[in-house]
Amino acid sequence: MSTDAVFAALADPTRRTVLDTVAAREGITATQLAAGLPVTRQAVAKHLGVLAEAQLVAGERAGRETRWRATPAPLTDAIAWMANVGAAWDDRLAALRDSATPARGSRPPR
Amino acid sequence: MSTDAVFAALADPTRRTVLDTVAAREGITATQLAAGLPVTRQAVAKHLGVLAEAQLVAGERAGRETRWRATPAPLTDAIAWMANVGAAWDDRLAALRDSATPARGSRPPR
DNA sequence: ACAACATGCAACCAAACGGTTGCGGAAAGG
DNA sequence: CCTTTCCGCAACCGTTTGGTTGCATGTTGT
Repeated sequence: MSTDAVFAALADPTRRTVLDTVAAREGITATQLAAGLPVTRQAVAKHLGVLAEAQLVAGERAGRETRWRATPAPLTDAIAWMANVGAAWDDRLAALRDSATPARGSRPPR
Repeated sequence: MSTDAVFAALADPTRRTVLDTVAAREGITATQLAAGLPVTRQAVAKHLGVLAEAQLVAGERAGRETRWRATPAPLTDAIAWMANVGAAWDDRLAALRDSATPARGSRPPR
């Protein structure tokens, strides 16, 4: 829900790798994830916890192991925020361009 | 250049506000930014430093003050990374859907 | 029943982080 | 010339963070 948690979750590179891997290999376990990473299983478990709190992944216990899957829907908000900053920047740029060349060329907006 | 720095820079909410404001008001100074935030000018200066290192903003000294402007081009890489995760997830979803309903409805891809 | 395996929880630790205060120096304005 | 203003640098501080080790619990297979 909160973009705050999403951005915070994506801040760590290891955590991004975890999310990436979970997205690629649905149903993967923490132990399997840790096998391909230079950190311990517990570290991975913590990362998964953070990602889960940001609702970017979800885990389901199946017997003695926990299967994880990606739920990247909250990324939409983060992308929207970034696009907005870019848009604001483009507006500035457009305004600058428009004021620099008020006439000439294509017709002014509106 | 590195998406690492970009994601790290966007992790802090205050820093995101700073970037947002700089994008909206080109040529703003650190002191002006701090006036609209609940932190000191030095804190803002640090945030601008982090954002500058991620190449999301750039400052230019003009007399005794430093004007800041947004350079949000690196956001593209970050957005691309997110889109990729979402795409991988969609692929999984598509594969799941395809395997679940191999026939019927619209023709299968390829 | 028992050994092997996967997980979760808790404590602990060093480093990074966000923030502050204090100070020194350069530009503007009187 | 002197004061004001804006800046950058450095030191310091409490909290968060990424990581570890150790242990207790539940599950699977023989």
